[in-house]
Amino acid sequence: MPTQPTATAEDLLRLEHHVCFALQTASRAFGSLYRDALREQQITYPQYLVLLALTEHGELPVKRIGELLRLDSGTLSPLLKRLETAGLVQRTRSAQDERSVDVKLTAKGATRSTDSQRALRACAASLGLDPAELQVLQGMLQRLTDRLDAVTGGAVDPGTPVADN
Amino acid sequence: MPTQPTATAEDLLRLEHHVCFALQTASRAFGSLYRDALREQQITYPQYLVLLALTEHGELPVKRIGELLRLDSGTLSPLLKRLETAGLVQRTRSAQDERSVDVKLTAKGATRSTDSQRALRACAASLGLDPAELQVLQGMLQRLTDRLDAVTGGAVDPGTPVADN
DNA sequence: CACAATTCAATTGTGCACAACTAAGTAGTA
DNA sequence: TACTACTTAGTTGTGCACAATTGAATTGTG
Repeated sequence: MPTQPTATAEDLLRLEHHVCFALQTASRAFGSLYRDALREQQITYPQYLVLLALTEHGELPVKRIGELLRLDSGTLSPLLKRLETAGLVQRTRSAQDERSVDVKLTAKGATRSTDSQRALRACAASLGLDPAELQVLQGMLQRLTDRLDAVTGGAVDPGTPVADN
Repeated sequence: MPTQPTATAEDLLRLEHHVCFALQTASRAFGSLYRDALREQQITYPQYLVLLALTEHGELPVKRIGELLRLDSGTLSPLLKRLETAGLVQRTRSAQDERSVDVKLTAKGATRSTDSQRALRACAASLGLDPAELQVLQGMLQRLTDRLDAVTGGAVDPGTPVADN
């Protein structure tokens, strides 16, 4: 009976395929919801995350924002430029280390951050998701990410995760 | 004692924040791994998903590919053009309905699809993830996506999910 | 001190996701 | 049949993710 020799292993691999696709799909669906919720605030979700990080931590160098959000300068530089153009953040080259650029919220940015948090809170609350299940999901995602990071080299010193608000 | 009136509700909202960010992070980490695995095959992960859908279902109209992968023509048109330029797919306007464009794998595309599946299988297997946990995770992601779709309007008739290989 | 290696932000180029719109074909209906 | 709806791909424009490179500043070491 050589019919099912690698069936279990095959299923496993199929499953991992499913998970990667399901992950992307869920992420995009969530992003779509949050995009809608933030439209009125005139910012994108990645921009919101930056405002949130600055709200949480105060003035931060670009490098640190990148660690918190797992983004590099190729993504952050133009994003921060847009936020600065919108008058939400201010960038100043550090006096201690001229290579570094410190980013801080303007008054307008602080207000926008608060308003955006409120909008996303209302949006998330309306989903009526099960908190216990979300907690389990969050744990699984964390472990999965850690495992993936271990394989690929992964992220650099994320320190305190961003969204501890 | 008005100290903890909305604490539970607050925690819930924080958690949902966590989950959206964790989702994006895990998705990007997985994408990064698969990108590395596919580098040798000269295709990206979204391109791989198209090849996979065509391998599974045979010739498909662009519309159907979009339903399977939840992508619109703004994403698919240029992506398919790149695949066609690479000689992996062929596009032909349908005779029955001149609006529709049918996409099918070339011989080269079929080979590339097979090779890519092998590469991703090996990559996924090396992670050593727990199948039971993956199954649970997949179910949670599916339910979450369904819930999000219900709120935002969601996806259009995905039919058979793509990654049923 | 001089010089090599490293760090940090920015830039360039590619590809994906998505919104808005266009062009062309089809279907339904007065 | 003429005319309106709708459908299907494609195009344009914006923003994000990421690889690779550049330039300037700092650090480490001889």
